[in-house]
Amino acid sequence: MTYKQFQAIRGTRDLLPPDTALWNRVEQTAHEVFTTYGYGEIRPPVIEPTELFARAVGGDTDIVSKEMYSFVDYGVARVAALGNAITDWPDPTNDEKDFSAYKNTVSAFIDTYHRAVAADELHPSSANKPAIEEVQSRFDALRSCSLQNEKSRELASQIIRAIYLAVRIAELGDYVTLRPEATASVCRAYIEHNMQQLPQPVKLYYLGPMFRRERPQKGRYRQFYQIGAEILGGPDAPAIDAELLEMLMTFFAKLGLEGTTLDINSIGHAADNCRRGYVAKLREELLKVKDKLGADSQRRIETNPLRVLDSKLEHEQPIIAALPRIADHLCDDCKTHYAAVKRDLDLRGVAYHENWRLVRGLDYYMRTTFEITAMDLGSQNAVCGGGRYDGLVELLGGPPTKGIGFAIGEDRLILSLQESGKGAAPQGRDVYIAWMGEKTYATAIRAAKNLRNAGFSVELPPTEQKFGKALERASKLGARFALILGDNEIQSGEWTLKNLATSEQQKLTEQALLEYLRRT
RNA sequence: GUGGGAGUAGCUCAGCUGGUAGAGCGUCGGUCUGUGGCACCGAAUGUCGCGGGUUCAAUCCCCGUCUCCCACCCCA
Repeated sequence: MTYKQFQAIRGTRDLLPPDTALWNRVEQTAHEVFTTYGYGEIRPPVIEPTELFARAVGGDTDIVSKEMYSFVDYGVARVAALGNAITDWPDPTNDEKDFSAYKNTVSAFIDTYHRAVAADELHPSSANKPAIEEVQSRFDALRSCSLQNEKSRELASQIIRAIYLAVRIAELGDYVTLRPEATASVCRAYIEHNMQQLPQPVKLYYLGPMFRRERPQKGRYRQFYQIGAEILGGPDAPAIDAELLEMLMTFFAKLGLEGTTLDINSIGHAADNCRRGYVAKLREELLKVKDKLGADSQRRIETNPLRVLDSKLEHEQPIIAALPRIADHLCDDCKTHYAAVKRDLDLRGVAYHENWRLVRGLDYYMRTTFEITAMDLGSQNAVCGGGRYDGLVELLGGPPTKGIGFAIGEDRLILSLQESGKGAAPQGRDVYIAWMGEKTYATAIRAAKNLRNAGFSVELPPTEQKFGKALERASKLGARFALILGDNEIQSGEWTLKNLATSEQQKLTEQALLEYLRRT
């Protein structure tokens, strides 16, 4: 026994049976429903260049630095680690031993840098190249210096400064990030594989783990799971928005998720006469009532006035209710689009709730935005969010491309299904083979193999058990039938099958057994 | 990142403001060598989250730390 047990790192967890059966049901349903709408599955890597997410999400450094799992790639990390060791070195010129260790480390740093460049793991930039060259030249000078003189001390501090520049400021190396969401990856893949040459629009879905370095709470993990879909290319026809929403609601209905409501809104597009005009107007109105708002909302007046609408503070509600609404400021195109989406949803029989306060935090979202909430999820009650993002592919270096998509928080979806009693039952068995006696063992193996081949779930106990014990275990495991194999059965060739729910027993030949089980 | 609550057996929890640990459920075995669910009997499993302090003595009091939960922040 070790003293310290390993445990899953903060915000991550094991998904175990029987819960995993529910996860599989959810994912299987996604595959089925999305396929009927003509979507194909995409599986992008979970790791991407940090820059991809930084650009997609926007310049907000808070998100980039605080909430993403980012790190430097391997070969490069060694360069950076050596550099950090050097910059943290107290005073290398104090004693001979320390001084020579220091020189070795600097030498290793320069060496590792060049090796990383040669191996194409690291790219010399206009920022880090001169810094490295400076380190090199100071180091050459330092090598001929003796210990403990003014010159060596001066050179050492210059080296530290140069390395600091190289490592900390010039961002030595390639930065990678565990994906915090998949939309950016899907757009990257669309561009990288020239999917604009496929019949448009391209409809893709994905599912899998995402990572965010947030403080964990219920339904909110550092490794969490999303199921999402994106439609890229083609027109921005309202029918596309409506069909996407129809598919979503179908998916939730098939899962039996209760208390779902679909909130929709249109936030116009970025141009002057549409959202930009509205945001200016909103900010203007907010400034008039600034004193009555909480600190968070006051800050947002400057940073992101739209998010003030999200506020849940009780005393701000009447103020917010009186604010100008974006629906009254949409340009004609956006207004028409929004009306058409709603009309299309009516045609499809998709119930929705218009929520003029539903906004998205990011600039690239436009026009249709939506959110789906389920019952009883505490403050984190949204299970799905999404919207139209016609500018994103272009922002990432691709051709102008229309886009719309959503992401479902699978962890919360599962939680909600479990809380409304839609959780998975423990996995039972179809047949438990109660065998006794050396001679029956071979028959038991054959029976197990044949039943499994026929698709039944079979438990074959590894050691001989008394029949009483065997039946006890069979019922504990939730088996439907016990197949009793003893001397009598081997002799007569008629096996005993016991229905554990009704206690009824019957004799069946090997062939008849298969047929009987298939019928029930 | 901020604030609050909690961590005792596999699970749910009890444990008197200090005297080195308990129940129920579950697991395993027996009563029971060809018949399960019931009943009865028995057993195993705990560095009382971790580290330090106070004390003759700490699961209990104090400090730190980790993890979980709740709220905030944020929400791609």
